[in-house]
Amino acid sequence: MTIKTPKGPPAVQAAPGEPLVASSREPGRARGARRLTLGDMAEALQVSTATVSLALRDSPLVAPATRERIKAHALAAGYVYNRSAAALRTARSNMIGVAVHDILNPYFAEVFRALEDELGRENQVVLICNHRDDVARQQRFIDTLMQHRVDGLVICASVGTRVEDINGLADSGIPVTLICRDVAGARVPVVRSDDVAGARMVVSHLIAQGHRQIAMIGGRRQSSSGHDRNLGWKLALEEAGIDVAAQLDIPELMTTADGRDAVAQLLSATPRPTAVFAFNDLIAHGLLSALRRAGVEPGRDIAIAGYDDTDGAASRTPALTSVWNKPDEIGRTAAALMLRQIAGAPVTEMPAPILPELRVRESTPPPKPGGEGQARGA
Amino acid sequence: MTIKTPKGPPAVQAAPGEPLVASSREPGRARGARRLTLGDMAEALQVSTATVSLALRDSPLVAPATRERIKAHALAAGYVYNRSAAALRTARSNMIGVAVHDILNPYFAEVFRALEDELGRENQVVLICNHRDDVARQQRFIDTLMQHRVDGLVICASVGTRVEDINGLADSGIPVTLICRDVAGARVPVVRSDDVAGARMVVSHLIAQGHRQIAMIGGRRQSSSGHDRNLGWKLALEEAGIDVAAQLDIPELMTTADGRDAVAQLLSATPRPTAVFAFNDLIAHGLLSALRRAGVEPGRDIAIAGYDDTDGAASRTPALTSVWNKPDEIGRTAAALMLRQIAGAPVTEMPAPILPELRVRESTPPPKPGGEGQARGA
DNA sequence: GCCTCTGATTCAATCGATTGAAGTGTTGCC
DNA sequence: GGCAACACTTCAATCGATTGAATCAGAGGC
Repeated sequence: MTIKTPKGPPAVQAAPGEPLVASSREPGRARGARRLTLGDMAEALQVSTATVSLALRDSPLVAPATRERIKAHALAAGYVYNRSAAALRTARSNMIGVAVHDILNPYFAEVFRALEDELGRENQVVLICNHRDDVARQQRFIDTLMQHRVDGLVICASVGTRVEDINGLADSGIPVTLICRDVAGARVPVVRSDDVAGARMVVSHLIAQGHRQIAMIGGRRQSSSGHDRNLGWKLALEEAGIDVAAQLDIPELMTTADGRDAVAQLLSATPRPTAVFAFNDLIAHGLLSALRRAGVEPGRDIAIAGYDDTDGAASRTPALTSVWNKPDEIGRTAAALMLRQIAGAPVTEMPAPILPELRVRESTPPPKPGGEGQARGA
Repeated sequence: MTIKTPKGPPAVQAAPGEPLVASSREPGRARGARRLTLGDMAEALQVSTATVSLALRDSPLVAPATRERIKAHALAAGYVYNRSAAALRTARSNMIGVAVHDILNPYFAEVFRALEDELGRENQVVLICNHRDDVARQQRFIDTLMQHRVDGLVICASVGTRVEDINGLADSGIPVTLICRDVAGARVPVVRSDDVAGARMVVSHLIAQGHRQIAMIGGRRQSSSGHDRNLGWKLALEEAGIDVAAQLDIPELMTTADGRDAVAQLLSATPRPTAVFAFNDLIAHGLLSALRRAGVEPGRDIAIAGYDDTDGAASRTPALTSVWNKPDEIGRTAAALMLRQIAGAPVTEMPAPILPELRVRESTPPPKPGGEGQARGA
């Protein structure tokens, strides 16, 4: 069993949940040869463990000749550095935990790649978790990471994450950086793009094309990205004097399958929208295929815009208009913030939201002359 | 700097690459309050650290009343178990490393999810690495994991991985399981599906539909999956008495973009293939969109089959015929094998390859009567 | 009264690397 | 010759949890 987390405070407490290990005679080293230690090498080379330790880390304290001798020996003997031991002593694990809701989403894969590249450069290993927007799963993962004494946490917070939990983590001394989604009131840096602006760009583009019935499909409105893109959509509509309440607005959807399933609802709406702003590209892809199957040709009979500009967007038929929100920049920035915090510099100023870019392609033509939905004014 | 790995043997040696830590007065605990230890709690409760340790792990050696008292205190005080310390003592880290070439591929995401679910149940944390088919990247990752003393490695070996490296790892005592791709001569279990059979199924289906010009597009022929699917394609053709040498065969491609780019070559081939067997769904998706753009309607003018049956396959237009190779089963099986090895049971018998399933959909109709490529016999 | 047994608890060594302080030996300078 | 400075090297304590062996209290048997 695992000690249950208490009701209130940051639930980072935890106890080892495993059953007692089937005891082996000598502690550790269950199977396979005993591993070489610093001490073994010190003995073999007739120096102290201190010297070996320092030499392997290129300390200027050891004479170059000694250092080379030691390194050569380590290499030849197949020495493998033991980070558990080092971590115990230094209280640095060189591990960073990353929690997102869906690594299957190419957008996160992109963020993750950038993070990994930057952090890998500093010898940090990255642990990923797919929390699937489940707070309990997310918490379990964070608990485990805390037990492993990770050096920092990068979190795209699950819907429903309490701000006290995030702040509690930060207060306990571990560097935390939020990405993609904000958690209102959190006292940690947040790296995200400006979703309001991005949504506004794309919806304004649809309006400029002449559309007046513009549906928004998808997005968890409890998450900051869902909320903000929805807000941007509303702002753009209002700005153009279009009645927001008269627009189709379907929340909560997230995946390609969801997009597919939403088509029935979309086509039966009256007045039928002439344009759709999808929360993300996955949903847009789902819409594209299901619409075509329903005999409504996207990019001709109806305009569809996505968000994220993931890999497949440009190559679809029709090529998908989307908003590129610079996942690599988010990953790189988050990594840099992380490293700075780990180095001991508290990050106080919040990084500015990254401004996304609209990429107009074929999927968002002007409304079909004489199409439905035209009749109705604002 | 990092000690360079030697020419020959398994390059798992390594030394700490980081610069010396900017020394803080008290070792460890850079920032934030000192964390509670077993000792602290022992003192507070007037018991020994041994009792606390045993109590938290539900040992029958401690009296139930004592155990509850200790657990309650741990919870209230916010104790966080230190796995570095435990790992040092027990030589068990409760971490498993997973290396694949592309987590972006939904197929691997599926495998990974299954792995994570199964291993998470045993309190194992999963570390992933995207080696991008780069042997050096893969090796760097493995080195780091060895330093962290992971309990096991699950590897989809990068193209170019040497069998000695894999066997060297295994010999050094760490449980290793290969997935998806075989490495000839490796003395470790391999969990994979039967790619020869899968390819054969789908190509035989195309032949049964009446096709005689069946191209194969994509797959790294140096990897076992690329090699085997290519072999299955050839076998099916030979079986039907079709001249393999007369078929278009484009190796090395892997991504959607690659598929898109291959269309020019595909359409200019003479005789032009009436059917295509794509190495994976990503390539098939690329083909689908680029073909339609070129005015050749897939599922009518040309038959396209994919492989992996990933999420998007069924929902494309036309719905993609594909081979489902059971990623979740691969993940679950690999996890089980891993746990068995970790528990000390050496796995000697090789698991049987998993038999994939053909899923026929709209994208593979019979050849168009009177179409090109018909003229030419075997 | 003495001994054994059992159940609960504690002792103390251990895992392997790190690092402040202390200890060498050599060189250089006055 | 004396002494400081310097360049290396070593000593030894330490990080925090685990666990085989030892201890201890109380019950029970003869």
